[in-house]
Amino acid sequence: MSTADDRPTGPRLTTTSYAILGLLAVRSSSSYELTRQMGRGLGRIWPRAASKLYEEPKKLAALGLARAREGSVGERRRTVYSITPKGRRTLAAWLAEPGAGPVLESEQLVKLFFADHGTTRDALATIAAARAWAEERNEDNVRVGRAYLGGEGEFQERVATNMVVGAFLTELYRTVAEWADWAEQVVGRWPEDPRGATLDREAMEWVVDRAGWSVR
Amino acid sequence: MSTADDRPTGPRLTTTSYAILGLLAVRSSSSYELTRQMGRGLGRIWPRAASKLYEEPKKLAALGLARAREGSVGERRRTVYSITPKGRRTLAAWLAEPGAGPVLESEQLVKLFFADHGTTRDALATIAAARAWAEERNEDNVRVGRAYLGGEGEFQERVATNMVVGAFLTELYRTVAEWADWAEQVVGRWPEDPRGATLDREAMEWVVDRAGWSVR
DNA sequence: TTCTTCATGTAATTAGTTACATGATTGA
DNA sequence: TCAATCATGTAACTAATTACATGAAGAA
Repeated sequence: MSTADDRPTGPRLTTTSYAILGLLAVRSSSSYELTRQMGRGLGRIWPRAASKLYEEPKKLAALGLARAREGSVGERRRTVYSITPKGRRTLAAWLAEPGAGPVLESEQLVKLFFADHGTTRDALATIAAARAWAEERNEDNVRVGRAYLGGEGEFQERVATNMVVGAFLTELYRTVAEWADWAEQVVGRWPEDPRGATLDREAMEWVVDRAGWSVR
Repeated sequence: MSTADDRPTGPRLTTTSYAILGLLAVRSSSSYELTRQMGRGLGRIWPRAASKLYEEPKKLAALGLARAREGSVGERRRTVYSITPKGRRTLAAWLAEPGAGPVLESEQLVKLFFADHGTTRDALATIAAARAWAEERNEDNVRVGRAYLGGEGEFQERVATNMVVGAFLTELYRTVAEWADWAEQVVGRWPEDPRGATLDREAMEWVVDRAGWSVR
């Protein structure tokens, strides 16, 4: 009856589908438990609204990649999803494919991009907000890292993989903070009206020079 | 008749709306010209499909923030959009507001997050892809930077602002590349089956230590 | 025992993408 | 003169968000 083919025929799987499949591969969960996992880890690299985590597992179940066990808490329904063997194979196949590069969206950078249509004060405030963001995120990250080091992380068996991603975030936050410090210096030398800002040639050369790392 | 209030009453403006409003503040453009601008700059920090750039300016025009001039090229219609004074005020007001922190989405990092459900080879390939991505993006960035330095950039009057954003991207690409080099070392020491990977305590301490920059 | 937070979900809406269609321009 | 690429736009679709509703559990 089956063609022994693990490629799903129904609705196409998105990265979000695979992300949730991955969470289920770690442990069976209700949608609410998935939102917790999103909060402490995955959400930093693949942020999604909670409602997605109620909708998406249904799709996985419909495709035979997960199984839904209906239960209840008092009068309420409660559904726990588990990955199936087919789901594990599908996840493994996906992991072997290339994967798209990072996508960055930054409203703050958009504001800085158009800073010459506002005031220098606005730009400095935006830069300060970016630095504060980096510091806040980093502290979270450190908390989780220290917990793992102390043997208190929730999934000790996953610490090796978690560390690789954690290291990336650490470096990202540090980079944002260091850039913000630099940008504060540069923009701090602008006149009140940014349209009067002249090219800081030295800073520009420094940037182009730093960027030279990959160019032969 | 008017309440002399610049807050728009119709459809809410999104960051994408303001991004396009900003582009129009720099110069009047057709939708196609907007796609070019997206390609060389803004798209790196606020990526959007071309079709958005045909749809969104209509909304701006409906709100009185932009004006649409209908023209033609041969038989075809061609619409050029310009910002209005009200549009400039609205843009300036937006620039004075805080702005959301960066949002990162990385399919590659998601794959690494679940690397223990695939092979070590898969993980190394993903890391290599991330490095290649950083290198490629950086070369683009350098090209643009050098052009500005040589006085060839298209909007010399905007070089001061562009540089602040360009510097961020430079540092981001460099960070990705350096992280990839580090990750390659760490994952290279894993056994074939990543589930057998034990915590590289030294690497973990290094990460936590690096992350210590903002913690007192 | 009442208030708040945790937990479980659905419905309505929207922002965004992919796919398509076709005329204009350039250059081999 | 024909093919490729540039340029201009619409239509269909979907992934994702926001808003809403409400029961359960714990705390004051």
